[in-house]
Amino acid sequence: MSLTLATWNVNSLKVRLPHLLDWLATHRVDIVCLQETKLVDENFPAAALAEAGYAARYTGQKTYNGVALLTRNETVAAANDVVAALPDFEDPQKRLIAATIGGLRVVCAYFPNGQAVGSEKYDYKLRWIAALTVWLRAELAQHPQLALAGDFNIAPEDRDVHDPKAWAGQVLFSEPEKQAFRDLLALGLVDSFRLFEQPERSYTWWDYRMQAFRRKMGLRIDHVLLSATLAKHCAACAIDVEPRRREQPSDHAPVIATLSI
DNA sequence: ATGGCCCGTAGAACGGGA
Repeated sequence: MSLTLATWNVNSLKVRLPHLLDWLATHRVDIVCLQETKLVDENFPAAALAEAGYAARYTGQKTYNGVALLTRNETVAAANDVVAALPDFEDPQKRLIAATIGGLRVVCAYFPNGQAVGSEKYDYKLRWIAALTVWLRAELAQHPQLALAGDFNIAPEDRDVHDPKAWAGQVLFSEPEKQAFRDLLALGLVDSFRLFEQPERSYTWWDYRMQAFRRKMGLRIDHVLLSATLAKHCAACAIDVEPRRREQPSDHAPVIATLSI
């Protein structure tokens, strides 16, 4: 059977809930990883999503961050063994939620932005990713079928950046960040998007300013990485730019991977 | 040539995003 797994940074689930509900109704994605919900758990729209046929597991905070895992009740098992933070990493920021869905371990992550190379937040970003990498090594040992999906805030290669010369050395595209991404791949993870032929200038984020979307000035910073075992069953991966065309869009587009399992 | 937005918390700007 075919199973779809998506990641989408919604940049406020309160504002984007109508978009998300429309998108779920038309795409019927089985598993959805959300980032930047910006909602405390009491305000999470669990009822509206249940009405739409999705169960939700989530961890959020006021104003910033917040992640969620949605599972389509008709097609996939409920989420079990939920982990709502990185173990062994003291962090008040709600950036990670993981669960087992059927035989699949799904990790939904909102990597820190890093603000500027050399800043305190940049240092935090690298430390956060290092802790994630350590934890994932153990997760992969336990769960051969694992997906790491989310907003990585890293464009891994030149072709993931509209103007790599201008972005060289900048946050989201600095060498230490790209190295951290490669360290994740070295765990045995595969960038599902690059398993397939893709259009030129494929991006997942465009600045709200400067008509960046219309001018195709974006970055590919949202990713679905798959364990080697799972990557063998990946039949497709695509960025859905349609939600970015709507009124009042998120600045990120969703990425959808299709698994034949 | 430069920089032009959006969201949440406010209850006016400002921090943060990327």
